[in-house]
Amino acid sequence: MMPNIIEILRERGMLEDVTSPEIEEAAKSPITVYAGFDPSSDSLQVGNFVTIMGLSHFQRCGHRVIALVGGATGMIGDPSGKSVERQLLTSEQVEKNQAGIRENLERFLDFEHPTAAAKIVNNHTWFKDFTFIEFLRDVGKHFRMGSMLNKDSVRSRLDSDAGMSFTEFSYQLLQGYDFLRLLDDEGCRVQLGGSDQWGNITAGTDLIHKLREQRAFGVTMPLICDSSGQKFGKSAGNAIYLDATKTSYFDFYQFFVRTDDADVIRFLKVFTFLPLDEIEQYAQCLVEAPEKREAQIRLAEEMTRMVHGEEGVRIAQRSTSVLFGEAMDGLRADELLAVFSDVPSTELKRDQVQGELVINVAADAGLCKSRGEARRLVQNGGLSLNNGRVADIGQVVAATDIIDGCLLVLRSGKKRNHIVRVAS
RNA sequence: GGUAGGGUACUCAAGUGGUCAACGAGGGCAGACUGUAAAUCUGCUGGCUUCGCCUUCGAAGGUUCGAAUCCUUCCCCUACCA
Repeated sequence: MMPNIIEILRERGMLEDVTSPEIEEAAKSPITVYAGFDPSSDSLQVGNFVTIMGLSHFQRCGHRVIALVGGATGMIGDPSGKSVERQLLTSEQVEKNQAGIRENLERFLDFEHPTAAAKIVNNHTWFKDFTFIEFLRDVGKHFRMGSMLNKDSVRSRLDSDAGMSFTEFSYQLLQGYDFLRLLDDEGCRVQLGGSDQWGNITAGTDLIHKLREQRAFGVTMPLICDSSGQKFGKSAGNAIYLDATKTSYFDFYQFFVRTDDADVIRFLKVFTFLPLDEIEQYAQCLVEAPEKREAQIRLAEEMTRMVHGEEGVRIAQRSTSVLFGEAMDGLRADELLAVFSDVPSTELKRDQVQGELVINVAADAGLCKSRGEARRLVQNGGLSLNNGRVADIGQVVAATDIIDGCLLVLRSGKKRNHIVRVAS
């Protein structure tokens, strides 16, 4: 007997809604499920994690999963949950991004599974040869204006003064057709998505019902926000990516260490495979000794391990212990480099550093956007050089500041570090 | 095509001839406090060779000693009507 996927999602707080309760029955035997990923960037972000975990749970229950990369739809832009139309991508960008996403997904889904191997498809393969006229005849014909206009994603935009373009309005047809196509090609009967995808998913189930007289299902998961209602997965305005070259092990780990108390238990349920009773123990820790942040640390560890492996965890933790201890003195440049292997660094020439104003070095190295910004940072007491606060905007980098003659560690605030390698 | 309302910094949004690098809010960054938290308080938030200079208020011209503000043309957005 297969584990009940719907029940699992439900008890982990990952189930928002289903299009029909019959799915619970249908999922008692292996079923094929798909979820779409938008190729708007060349790496997935932690914001995509819920969907990945959703698929992964399906696969672990013995179902077959398909990740649909929206090569075609990504060129249109989904209006759901967005207040303004986004910029369109070129086909080259989409193609490049798709390759990156594939790489990300391969770490979470089992593509070698004997009976239920995961699969990646790109909707560009079926849209690229579809002519506009054919599409209107074969697909558009089956959509009714009433139901299209009634979708929340459409309505809210029509009511706003941003309005909506025809292109965006058509988006639901494309996603609806994706589902139909996956049913025909892959026997896929379930679409999984965030709750903002409800309208797009029902567009697909309705289309399938009309054209194939079959029942297909939609499963939506709650959109993950932090407790202050912010969209999840941004830090300092930057998205947290799964790709280590875009977001370092250290930053990735730290992002989760800083999870709010109010969110951490929910995140453990949604983002990890830890058994619920174990998570319950962390909830207990949180009540008794919140300052230990055991739940946050476990979350950070689990996440980093899943995405970057043991090596990633090790590097992140080592950097953490140096950064949040004061042990920088007495470390040699090569040791520091190892610890900070992960921290952004810039190489500058010696004469750009030695004898220069610290604020200029901070700006040149890219820690601050401009000299003015660096100056303001110092005036606020927020810039440090090798773990010591820069107190005066006139401070100059002395030869003795350059560790082993080749390295500086600059920090903005408590968290943002930057290495300056000094070339001779 | 007609009519009306718009385009100001990251976003929203004031400003309708000088005191405007441009009120305010949000966001962001930083400081104090703390648990690398929340809440709270404080500072900063166009650039620079920073007691000064330079570039910005959809675009280009023009009027003026002086324009984000007035005039002309153009571009774009939104709504209603057709």
